[in-house]
Amino acid sequence: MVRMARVSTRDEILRVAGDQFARVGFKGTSLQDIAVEVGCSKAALLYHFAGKEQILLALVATAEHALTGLLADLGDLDPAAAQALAIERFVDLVLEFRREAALVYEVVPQFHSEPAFCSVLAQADELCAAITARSDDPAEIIAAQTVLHGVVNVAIDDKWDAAQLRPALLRVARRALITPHHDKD
Amino acid sequence: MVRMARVSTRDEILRVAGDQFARVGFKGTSLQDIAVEVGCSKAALLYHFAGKEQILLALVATAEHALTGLLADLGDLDPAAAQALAIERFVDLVLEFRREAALVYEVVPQFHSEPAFCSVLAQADELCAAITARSDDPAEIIAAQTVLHGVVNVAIDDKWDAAQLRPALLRVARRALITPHHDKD
DNA sequence: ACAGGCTCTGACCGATCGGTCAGGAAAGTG
DNA sequence: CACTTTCCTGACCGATCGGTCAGAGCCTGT
Repeated sequence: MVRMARVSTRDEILRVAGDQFARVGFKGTSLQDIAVEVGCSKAALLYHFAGKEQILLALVATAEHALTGLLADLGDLDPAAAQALAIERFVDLVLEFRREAALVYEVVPQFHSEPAFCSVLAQADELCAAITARSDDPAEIIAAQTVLHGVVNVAIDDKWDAAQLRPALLRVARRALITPHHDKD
Repeated sequence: MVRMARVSTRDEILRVAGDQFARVGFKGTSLQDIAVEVGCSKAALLYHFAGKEQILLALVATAEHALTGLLADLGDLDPAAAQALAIERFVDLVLEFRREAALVYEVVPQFHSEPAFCSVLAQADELCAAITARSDDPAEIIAAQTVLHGVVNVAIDDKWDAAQLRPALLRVARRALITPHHDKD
């Protein structure tokens, strides 16, 4: 197995494609667009990946792997503790994988129940359950979905850096989701 | 001036196109897709609208008109009162124009500073300023953007009806955005 | 009956889409 | 040196894209 000297073209393709997919969507991004920004030919893309969809698959797999780790760390904590940890870890995950996280919440759902994405969507549901502290109250679920979508959308654009985003997102998520000590209002 | 007996094809085109644009994006929706769901030919679409982009323009204009009315009603209220009213009116606006609102926040920004969309984007900024109670704290602005994006994204899918959504969205928005009486934590 | 304006269709256009293919430059291995 | 493998290119393909156009139904006013 040979070694590559410079940054591999493959990684560069993933970086550029992740950016474009998150900003203008999967169908809104052409292989030509990606190739131009990477600085290679369209055929080079299809040498490294079996197809446009495989590029998306690889990006989503990155997010899925991080998400799997997050859920594993929640372990068997009680719902309240798991909720608090899930919120913090989710914000950190989104800040580390801004584009990939956006893909999970904004473009993957457009592939209605494609088998390749069932796994990550199931884990996204599991995360939603964790940050609602296992509530089955529709209002809590709606609140959680609002925060999840809001956080990934805000993290897409580079207007703010992670240092500003982290405390702000943590505050808004906690205020929106963590119910004061009694469980009914 | 002739009268149409049935629901006009034009309105049906707007309904279907709004739904598709919000679900799979502008580029992700083809005129053929819209025509099939409307039940007419692709050429009929281009009889009623000068082009695909004009359909989007019409949908965005609906949202912009409602947004203009919202901002006008805030009038010269003091920031705190305007914030409270803006939150409630925004949620109602999104619930009335689910697709159109999603377009403003999810697809319009993809048309980077196209003149036709500058107006609605400026009003969206104005709304953001109102619901932060005119704060220039980045954390407040980030919180507001999170809620705005979250609310429109949750309202896109029809999993929940307006009766469930309204109280839940109002609660999450207020908890996330309205700061307790002292202005610093 | 006839003319004229709406509404809509099928056929068609150039451009661009995702993807294939034969082959060449470059680099390691014998 | 020759040989293989890796990485990449230009040319090309069929399908689909947004959009145009001539004309066909249909309704209304005269």
